[in-house]
Amino acid sequence: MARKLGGDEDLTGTTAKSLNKALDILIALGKVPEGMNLADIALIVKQPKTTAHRLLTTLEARHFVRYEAAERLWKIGIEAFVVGSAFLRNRDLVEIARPILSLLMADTGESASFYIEDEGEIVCLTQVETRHSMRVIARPGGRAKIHSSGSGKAILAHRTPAHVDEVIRRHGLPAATEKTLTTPHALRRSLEDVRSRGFAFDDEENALGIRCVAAPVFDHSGEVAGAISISGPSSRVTPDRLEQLGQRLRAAAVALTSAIGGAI
Amino acid sequence: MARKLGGDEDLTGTTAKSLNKALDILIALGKVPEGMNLADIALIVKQPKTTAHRLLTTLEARHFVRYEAAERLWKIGIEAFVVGSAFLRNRDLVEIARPILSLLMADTGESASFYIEDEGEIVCLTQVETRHSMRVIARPGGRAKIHSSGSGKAILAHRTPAHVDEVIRRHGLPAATEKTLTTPHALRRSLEDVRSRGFAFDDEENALGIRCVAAPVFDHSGEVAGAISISGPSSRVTPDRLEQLGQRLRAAAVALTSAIGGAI
DNA sequence: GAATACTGTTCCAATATATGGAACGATGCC
DNA sequence: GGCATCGTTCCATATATTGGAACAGTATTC
Repeated sequence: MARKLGGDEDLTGTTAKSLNKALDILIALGKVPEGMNLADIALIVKQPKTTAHRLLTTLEARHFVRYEAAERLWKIGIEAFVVGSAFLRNRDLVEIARPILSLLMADTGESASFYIEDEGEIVCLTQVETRHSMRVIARPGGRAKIHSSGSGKAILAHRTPAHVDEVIRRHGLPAATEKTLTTPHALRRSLEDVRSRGFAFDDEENALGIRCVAAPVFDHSGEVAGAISISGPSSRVTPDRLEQLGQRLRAAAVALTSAIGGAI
Repeated sequence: MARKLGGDEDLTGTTAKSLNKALDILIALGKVPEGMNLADIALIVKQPKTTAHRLLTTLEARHFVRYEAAERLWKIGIEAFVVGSAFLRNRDLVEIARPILSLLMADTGESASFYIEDEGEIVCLTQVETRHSMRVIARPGGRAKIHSSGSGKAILAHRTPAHVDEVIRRHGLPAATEKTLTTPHALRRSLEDVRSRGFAFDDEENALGIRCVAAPVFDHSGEVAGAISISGPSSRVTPDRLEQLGQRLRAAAVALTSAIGGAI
């Protein structure tokens, strides 16, 4: 369930152990926005109640977490938000991507998003929502599986085979729906399709009723920087629109690649 | 320059000291999105290079910071972004506020933002930008002074006098422009205006050439939850539009108050 | 309304852990 | 080629973290 902690960090013996425990707590709270009580937190981070409590009160004094006394729940605090948003500010990818996503949304009618890869998963940086009442939403900061998402496959298609193997080894190919590609062979075939077509297609592999078309974005060195995608209900994202949507996404991805000084 | 750290936390002797140093580092990096080198970080958090380095490598192993070897700069990492965005997800204020801000932007033509108070300052939660090429931008997660901003004054006007005193004591009334209210008396008079008019007006008090109109939003207990505002160039936000803009902001603030289950 | 089962919180001695000066190696600059 | 500046490693010292146990509140149950 919880992503295995301490999977591959280089324990040279010079890591700050208590800090790691505090980071465990922050990550755990980040996954449960509704908040958790002390006992649950202590359980998840595998620390005695006392230790978890001391770290929490310290984090609270600095507003990285806040304690909602009425609910008796610990939640992520405002300073974590303030600090974390510096990540986007730095790489002004988001600022550059949003106008392109807006056009893409206007042309296709579906929510358009920008994802980057992190640790074998993808993280949503920003999204422009459709005006349709039936819409697919992806919150900035949200994580998704790389093998069962359009953006994930668009990115993976331009990584080395060794990288793909590593992602499979670390995360497996868990089935999200009956259509999820759950074998390395099926995934690799799909990635070849992505390369030959120039865009990726997620046919209800992540959620039934939702289809997604995506294309990769490259950085200055020609490496994949991320992917942009549109997602919508299968009733609107139909197979006969696929080629047209795919080409529209390729164009948008090329525009974004060029806007961030990237090269294909 | 840097906000005084360790200003008023309750040092009961049970705080995790090394964690505090790591948080100092994160906050420092959050304020300088371009990144900093090791020596500068060590200087700012007042720690030996070695200590700063050990904390940084630990934070890096967990992706809370990342080290850009080419530039030799330490920057905020993606996990800080992922964790921090849980703050918004929890209080779904943003989701509720954005459609209201969009309408407000469409009606007034100026960028509309939603702010909440934190530690005597205000923090931007979200903004809907105008389509004008000349626009005022405020990034989510960005902080601003409470006494020289429209939203800040809208919030402050509905706090207790003791709270206002406390904010003045902690942060002073630094002048951002020649029009900034720099005396407690002038600020209190302005807050009375806010209360009698129902909206706040920032007449180039934060930046020359920029005016801002704001109105307070309340939570279920009738406490101020935050404020919404529009900001634009003084050439467009003119005195003769003030009353009309103010009433439009009041209406939007009432709508948001009601949408979050608040009471006035 | 008393008993029970939860919460979060404090205490403190033992020891594992963070500390940081000094020395090192790598890189860019003059 | 020498100098300055960057990040990195080492290791004895002592300091800060640790966590079991006991406590104190507050819902829930009987």
